[in-house]
Amino acid sequence: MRYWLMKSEPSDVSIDDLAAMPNQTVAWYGVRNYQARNFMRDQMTVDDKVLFYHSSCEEPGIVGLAMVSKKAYPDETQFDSTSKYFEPKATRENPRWMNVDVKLLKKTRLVSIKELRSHAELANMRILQKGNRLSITPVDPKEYEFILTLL
DNA sequence: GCCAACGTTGGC
DNA sequence: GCCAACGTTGGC
Repeated sequence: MRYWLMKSEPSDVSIDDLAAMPNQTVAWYGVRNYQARNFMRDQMTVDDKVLFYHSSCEEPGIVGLAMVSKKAYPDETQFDSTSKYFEPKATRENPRWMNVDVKLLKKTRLVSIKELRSHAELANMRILQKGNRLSITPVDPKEYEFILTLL
């Protein structure tokens, strides 16, 4: 089992939006970065644990625990010409973008990026490194366990 | 709104 | 295949 941090802009899908979804599950659509796609396609398996992170907002940080509930399959938005995620080069036979399904396990208190930075145990987290922009990053099991103790 | 960092695009 | 230009991300 692996551990991940997945960023979502709360103006798009917030932790409360996720909590309100049927089965508290969302398709992680809209990833248009190859590295992040490859993590989903090649490495994520059902039951992987996910730190749900709010980005590009007033209080960025971890706001919940979730899990991968369905392995990667073609991202439907790439076929939708009215979507901002439309990908003209993608076909049903040869899809370019994939997504997994993510299911909420537990809404948590906000553990802000500032708080994350304050812990030496988390100093190597990808999310805290300068210039990090990847929306999906692997999390070390030890880091994940440590974060659980903060909640 | 700024801007550093980084990914993508496309001409050559 | 190089690399300059451009676009995006995301914390501040």
